[in-house]
This record gives sequence, C-alpha cells and structure tokens, in this order.
Amino acid sequence: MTKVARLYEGTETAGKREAILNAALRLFTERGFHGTAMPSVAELAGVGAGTIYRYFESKEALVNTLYRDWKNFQITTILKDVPEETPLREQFRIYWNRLVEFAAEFPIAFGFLELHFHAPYLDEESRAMEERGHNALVSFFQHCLRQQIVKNLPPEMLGALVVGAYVGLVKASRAGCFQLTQEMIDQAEACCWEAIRR
Amino acid sequence: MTKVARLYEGTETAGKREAILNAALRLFTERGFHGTAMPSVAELAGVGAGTIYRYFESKEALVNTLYRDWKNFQITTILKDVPEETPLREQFRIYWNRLVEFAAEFPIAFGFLELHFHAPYLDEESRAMEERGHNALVSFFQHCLRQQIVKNLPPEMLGALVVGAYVGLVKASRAGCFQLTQEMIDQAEACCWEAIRR
DNA sequence: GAATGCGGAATGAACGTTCATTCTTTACCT
DNA sequence: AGGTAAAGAATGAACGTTCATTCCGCATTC
Repeated sequence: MTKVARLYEGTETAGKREAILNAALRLFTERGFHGTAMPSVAELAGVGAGTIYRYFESKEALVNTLYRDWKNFQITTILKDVPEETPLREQFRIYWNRLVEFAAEFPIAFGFLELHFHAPYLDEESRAMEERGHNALVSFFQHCLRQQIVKNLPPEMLGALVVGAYVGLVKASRAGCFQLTQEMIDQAEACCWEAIRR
Repeated sequence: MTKVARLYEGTETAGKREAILNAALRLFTERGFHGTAMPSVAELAGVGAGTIYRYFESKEALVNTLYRDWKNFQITTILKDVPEETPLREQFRIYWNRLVEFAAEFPIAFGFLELHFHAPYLDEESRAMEERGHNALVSFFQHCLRQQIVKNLPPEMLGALVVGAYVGLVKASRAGCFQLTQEMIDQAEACCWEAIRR
C-alpha cells in the first residue's frame, strides 16, 4: 500500500520525502537521469531545491533509492503467495498476469525500471536487487526444466524470451499500437507458453 | 559496406565526419544523450571541439543524423532481397536471422537504436524512420494473417511479442547470461514461431 | 528563545556553442 | 616548376548558460 500512496497521494498532503520520490520518478522516467535537473524535481515536488538534500545525499542517491524501492516492490509483488505445490503451468500464468498487472497499475514505475535497467549510475546495492529478480526468474525455469515441461534450453534464455516478449507487449500497448484487454493478455500468455513448452 | 567502414575503420584515416559519428555512436550508447559531453565526443573522434559544428548544426542534429542513418541501414539490411513468393514461414526465418546478425555485427548500433527508441529529442524525420520499420513489421504479419498461418491477433501484437523476444534475447546475451550459438539462435527462432503460429 | 526544518538565492563546476586564429590546400601568376 | 596569395578547414580557449549542490535567513515548534 505504501507504494500506491507514494504514486497517487496528493503531493501537498504527503510527506516531503514521498513528494520528492514521486516527482523524481516521473521526471527521471520522462526525461532520463541526466536529462532531469534537480531544481525541476524540487518544483514538481513542491519543495525548495535545498530540501531534497535533507532527504537524499545526492542525485545519484535519489535515483538509487527510487530504483531499489521499486525493484524490491516489483519483485515482492510478483512473487508473493504462490504455494510451491502449485503446478508450474499455473504458476507461469500467475506470474505473467502479475507482471502485466504491475505494468498497468504502476506504468511510470514500469517505465522507470525499464529505462534505468543496468544504468551505469546504479550502485552495488541496486545491482544486487536486479540480480535478485534475475535469480528468481532463472530458478523458476530451472524448476520447469527439471520437470521436463519446457524445451531443453538454458533457463536464462527461456527467461529472456518470455520477459522480452512481456516488455515488448507492454511498450507497444503504451505506444498506442493497441489497447490491452484481458483477453489479449491471456492470448499473449498462451503465446509465450507455447514458445517455450516442450 | 559504408556502415562497416564507419564502425571499424581507424578514426585517423577516416574522414572527420565519420570519426565524429563513430565517436558519438559509442558515447551516446554508453552514457546516453544527456550524459555525453560534446568535448568528449570531439576528444574520442580526435578532432577539435569546434570541428563538430562544421559538420553538425547541434548536438541534437548529431544524434538525429546518427539515428536516421543507422535505422535506415538496419531496415534496409533486414528487408533486402526477399522474393515476395518466398513462403512466409521461410521469410520469418530469414528476417529473424538477419535481426540477430545485425545485432551481432553492429552491437553498438543495436544498443544505440534500442536506447534512443522514441526518445524525446528525436525529430520528425527520425520518427518517420521508426514508423517505416514499424509498418514493415505490421504488414508482414498482416500478410501472415491473410494466409491464416498465425494466430488471429492484431499484427502489432504479434510483432511486439516477437521483436520483444528478440530484444530480450540479444540483451541477455550481451549482459553475459549466455553465449549465442547458431543452434540457440535457431531454437529461439523456433520458439518465436511456435508462439504465434496457428 | 532555542532548536529544527525549510526555501530559494548563491556558488562553482561543467555544459553546449562560438569565434578569432592557425594551419592546410588550392589557384594563379611569372 | 616555384612562389605567393586567397580560400577553406580546423582548432581550442572563451562565452553565456545551466546544473548539482551549498548556505544562510526565515518560519515554525516546543
């Protein structure tokens, strides 16, 4: 819930730290890290330029906090509450739907995470967060491989194809190529499973 | 061949314009548009800072020239010389292989085009180039749809899934997750076709 | 009235761009 | 051909601007 608040609460009522994070999320996503000026973050957040430095050590610290918080939230949201005994085919469906839901519910955060993936100004801790997500993905497909329900290919490759297709789908829908209905989401999920199923 | 020259010729022997374009391609890809300083482009190109402005009106003009040239080259390379009567399944294989070849042969240009896709500082002409590629993709899948050899989904969606998977695959291989062998490229192609085939 | 939080002008570094100057090539004359 | 002058390219220090960050005075709280 804290994340929803951070995105959608009016910036005047919210704490200044959250207002700054919200403003930075939007501007970094729209204009990129180097393309965003700190005073413009302050303006959008409705705070003085100096106030940002009461909460964040530097511009880099700000972008890293944002990246860590959202990446962590994304991973947690996608992975939570799936019983281990759930059939893997069903797990795939669940994860797929959660990925799409995440992109629909937090479109700016989705864009932010996409844009800043592997960026050179991300620090060790942010990189570690990226790896956590990567490991979860790989271990899921390793699990699938052990059950021989997917093609015998490196799990990293299966993950890359599926996640790539997911990102492509969301970005195209965002670009206005089409509007994603639940039916289309289900069909895309079927496509992705057929791509990798044994 | 002119493109190969632009990427790989020693900058000292090449014309200054090409040296500048090569340097800018590398730096814009590594550090992004706003993260790259013009004097650093000049330094890498082995020319004076002012010299850039004899060939390009501004930093934006430089990035747009780069984008247009490479996008145009990419589209031309992918689409050239495929007889209309070639079976669509075979055409798919050809286009897939050419996409992967392009990314392998021009890795920096691939990264550049990916990073700057839809960037706000691209001008009308660059956008038009993007659309040319998009149209080619869509019309190929429309063709497939008419022959009823792919799932009955919007052609933009089929394209988004396949190209997304392609980008995901190349990026993962670039990140060091695995080394792409021809066998893996073929297997990935099969995956993508199975994803969309009827 | 002391302490804390905040705003926004101030600061110095770095940016994109310009321009007076130098170097290189070309053209012409003898 | 040799010599000279004009033209064109190239240069990099310098310019104005913008940026991330700092700092100081004000407001608010206890």
